[in-house]
Amino acid sequence: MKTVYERADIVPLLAEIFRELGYEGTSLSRITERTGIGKGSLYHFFPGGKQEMAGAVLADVDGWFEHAIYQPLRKDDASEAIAAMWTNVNDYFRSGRRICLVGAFALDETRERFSAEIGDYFIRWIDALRSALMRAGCSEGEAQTLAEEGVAGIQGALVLSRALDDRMVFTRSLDTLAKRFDSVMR
Amino acid sequence: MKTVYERADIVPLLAEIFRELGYEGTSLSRITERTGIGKGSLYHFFPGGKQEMAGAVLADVDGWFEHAIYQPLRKDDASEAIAAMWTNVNDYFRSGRRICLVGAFALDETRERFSAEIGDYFIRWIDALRSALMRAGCSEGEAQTLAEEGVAGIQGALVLSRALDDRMVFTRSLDTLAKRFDSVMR
DNA sequence: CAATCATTGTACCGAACGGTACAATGATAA
DNA sequence: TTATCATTGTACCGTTCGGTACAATGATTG
Repeated sequence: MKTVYERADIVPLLAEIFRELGYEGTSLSRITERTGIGKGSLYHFFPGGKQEMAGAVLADVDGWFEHAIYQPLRKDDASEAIAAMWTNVNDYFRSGRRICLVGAFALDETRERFSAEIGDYFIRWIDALRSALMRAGCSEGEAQTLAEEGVAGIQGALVLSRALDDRMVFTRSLDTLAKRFDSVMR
Repeated sequence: MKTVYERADIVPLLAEIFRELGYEGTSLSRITERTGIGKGSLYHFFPGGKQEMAGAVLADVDGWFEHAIYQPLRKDDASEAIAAMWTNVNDYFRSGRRICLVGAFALDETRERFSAEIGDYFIRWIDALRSALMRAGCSEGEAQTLAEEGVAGIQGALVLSRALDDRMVFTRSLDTLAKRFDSVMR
């Protein structure tokens, strides 16, 4: 018996493993152990090895945020897009039980491998959020500060809620951030 | 020729390596390579191996924060202690070029090894900060929310400034947080 | 049917991993 | 000076690492 995969099916599985174990902590044997996918398949779809696997995961994550978060922030009604961001982010990160792979990669030397992708992800998030805030009436400076505060606040909430093993901390932090945004936008 | 170390001298060196490489990324060979300390010495001072080394580093970090941040927040003048916190944190994290080891450990499976230490570090930080805020006139609920926001904001600012490779982001984030604290405390 | 070819499982590689054993070293104190 | 003992350098252990080679598999196509 032989299970056949597609590259698109493997990437989300890899994503979850990289999220939990980090780049260095993720070994090929643990990938096989958790997914049942052997080295033959992995190196068939990702000839570049572990680095290409992580790169594919980052691209997949980036694509999701671009579609679900950044584009609405840039194009849709500002206050609706911002409100949708809070709920979508809370769902995506599973109320803090799931971490942000890009943020985690930024913290250790893994950053050196993917500095361009990591920088891009956050720059575009902040830019899109600032765009929405300005359309909602903020000045450019005010919007930039608030956008940075929002994105950093989300990342910090992930760290904190995981450290305290308390998902309420994450949801509560998002709520506090949302209220602050509301108060500035009106 | 033979160099002689003391345990207290080794811990800060280990701290810097764990910070940069993470727990899984830190190998004994890289410790030796960077510090010149051989396995003989390392296992003499830390018979428990890598786990004991990281544990000693966490205890050292915790001790520094307890002395330099938490105790002033609990005992000294509230607004002075909070003001000192911003500057001390900015110095300690070298304007964002240095990361928070405890926060980084919280993000991946390393958390499982040190969940007690990690939880303690953040709980005590938040409690001390809330104590100062209440002495400065905040209600308990307001103080708790603001304390969580402050600690999470610092962690998020570390992630963001490293991701963007921009130390100004860290300093600016701390400044924004400080202003928010000031506005609530008066 | 036969041929093709993407996909997979398995065996294997050298290097690096965390950890152990122990003799050489050298400062200290009797 | 000699004995002691904390400390260190080195050689070595079995295991796991990321990665490669390649034959077996099996669906697709002619």
